[in-house]
Amino acid sequence: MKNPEVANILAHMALYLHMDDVPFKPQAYERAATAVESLSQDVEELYKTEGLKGLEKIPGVGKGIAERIEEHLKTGKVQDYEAYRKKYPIDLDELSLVEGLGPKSIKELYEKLKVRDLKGLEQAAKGGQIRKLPHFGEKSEQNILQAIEFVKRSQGRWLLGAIYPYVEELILTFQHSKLVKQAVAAGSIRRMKETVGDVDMLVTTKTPEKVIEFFLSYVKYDKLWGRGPTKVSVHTLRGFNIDVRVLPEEVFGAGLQYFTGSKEHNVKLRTLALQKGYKLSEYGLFKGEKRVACETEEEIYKVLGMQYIEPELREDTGEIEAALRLAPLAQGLPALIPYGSLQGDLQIQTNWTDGNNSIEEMAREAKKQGLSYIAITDHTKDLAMTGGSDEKKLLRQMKEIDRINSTQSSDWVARSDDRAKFRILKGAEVNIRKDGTLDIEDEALAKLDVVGAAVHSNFKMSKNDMTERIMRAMRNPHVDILFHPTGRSMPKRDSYDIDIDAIIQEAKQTGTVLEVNAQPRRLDLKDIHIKKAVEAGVKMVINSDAHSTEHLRFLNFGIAQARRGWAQKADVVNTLPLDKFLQMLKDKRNHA
DNA sequence: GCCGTTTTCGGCCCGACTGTTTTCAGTCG
Repeated sequence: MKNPEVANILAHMALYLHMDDVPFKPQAYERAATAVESLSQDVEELYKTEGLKGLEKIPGVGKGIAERIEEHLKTGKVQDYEAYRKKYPIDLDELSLVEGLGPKSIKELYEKLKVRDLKGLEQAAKGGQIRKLPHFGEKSEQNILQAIEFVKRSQGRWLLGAIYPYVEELILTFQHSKLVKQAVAAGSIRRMKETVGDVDMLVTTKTPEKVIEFFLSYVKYDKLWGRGPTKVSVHTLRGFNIDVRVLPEEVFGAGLQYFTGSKEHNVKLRTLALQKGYKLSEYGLFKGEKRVACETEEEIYKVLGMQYIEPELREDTGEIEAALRLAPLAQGLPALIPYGSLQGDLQIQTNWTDGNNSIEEMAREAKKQGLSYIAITDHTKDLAMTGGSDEKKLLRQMKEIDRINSTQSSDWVARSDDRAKFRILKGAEVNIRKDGTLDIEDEALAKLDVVGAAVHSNFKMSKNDMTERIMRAMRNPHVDILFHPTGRSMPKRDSYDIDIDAIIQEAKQTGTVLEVNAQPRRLDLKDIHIKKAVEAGVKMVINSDAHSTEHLRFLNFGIAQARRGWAQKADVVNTLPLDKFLQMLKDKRNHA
């Protein structure tokens, strides 16, 4: 899968062109980069089967960019790109992570201060050199230092969403090799943590040596950390480490339990085992010398006298006590919201604003993935760069949605079962202004089925002001959902400062639904917030925030996040069928 | 460099905010 590296080159090209003040081309490259990045199909496959014409089918990729992708696939290099790399020998990956630093500043810092990477940037800032540059000052220097700190905190971690497709591919490759009986990713990937440090693969096989050999021939790596008869560890060209461990089949459950973690969960579990007269290790649960459980995780938890604990919960945040039914968690673990249980998706952008696909394309794909309704929620007018809708454009879009809803019967929803009655809802992602008012008139909002409100600017407000601002928007009776409530965007931007408890209380008061945004960069609410919302009885909705058909698959990451927050099906309103979902929204509007 | 119910050339890229300034460039959504 070469999509990430191709997308990376295109994104870098966009930055270089920005640096040289080339008009229009940067946007073109940016658009192509996002399209390639979110493509589920492998560009290399696409090129092999359909050639240049296939590449040009990617939205935003025309002749010029297609030829550069071809050049990369054929030779591993792109001449234009190499020329720029020579002209600006800087670490764009690092520097572009710094919030507030754009291509022009990066260029200036390189040319005046020879800043090439994060380390150089930090030195220049700490040495007080940056404030001396024109258009920079003391404040800019401080902001840069702050942004560097945030980048540093997230370094060495990878977004689950970025690594997951690769891991799935690796597992399939193992399975197709016929060399392994089982292949599973353990560790933080299995726990579906929002970021992961490395990949822990566990396999069972009769031929460990062969499996390790096979793995090394398949994976592209630049460092072999170690290789033994049952374990191999490499640093891949993608930048993360993969460990592959071969486990004897009869202790697979114990190994899986051990390597899934978290460390905190395991420490407590082992202590518990000791108290009960057992010993727990990666080789099994022992009573004296006798191995009493090891083949499956289920039996280990069972012998310890507890409910089975789903991997997403294993963080030692009360799950062990609950599994033991200890007070105050005597009711035991919650039945987590199952994967695949969503019926709708209430945040979808289209090519009416900054999305890649048409309303109809998004709807068709959503239906294909088993959903029965979606809401189209394009940006509104304050987000001018996206071509955000004003009241007039919203009306036009509503008409178009009516048209598609009424014409779809004969064509793509011809099946007779209930699931086939696919429905596109009219919505918007309205902007919450600095003062908490919205950028669309109430009269227009009243005509929409679903109104999501979100903060997109003025992130640096005081906690109090930001909380007040958002709560004011929530009090608008037309606002159904608060989109991405904390506003973070990993790895670049931290949440803005808000009082999440106050927001949850306000949601309870007003009946506003809180979003669990499933974009791998956002995953917002966070798991700990979800848990609070669950405890407060506040309803949530899991949305893909899809900007292209490929993004609809993000919903699973949102479900994982909800599961990590102990949410059950009843806590998430888009598990409801359409009529019940709409009724719920109506209740809020009437209630307010 | 891409795109097309303004269609093969000529648009596309607006507006608020920040930090630097005193009229503006850069960044972000």
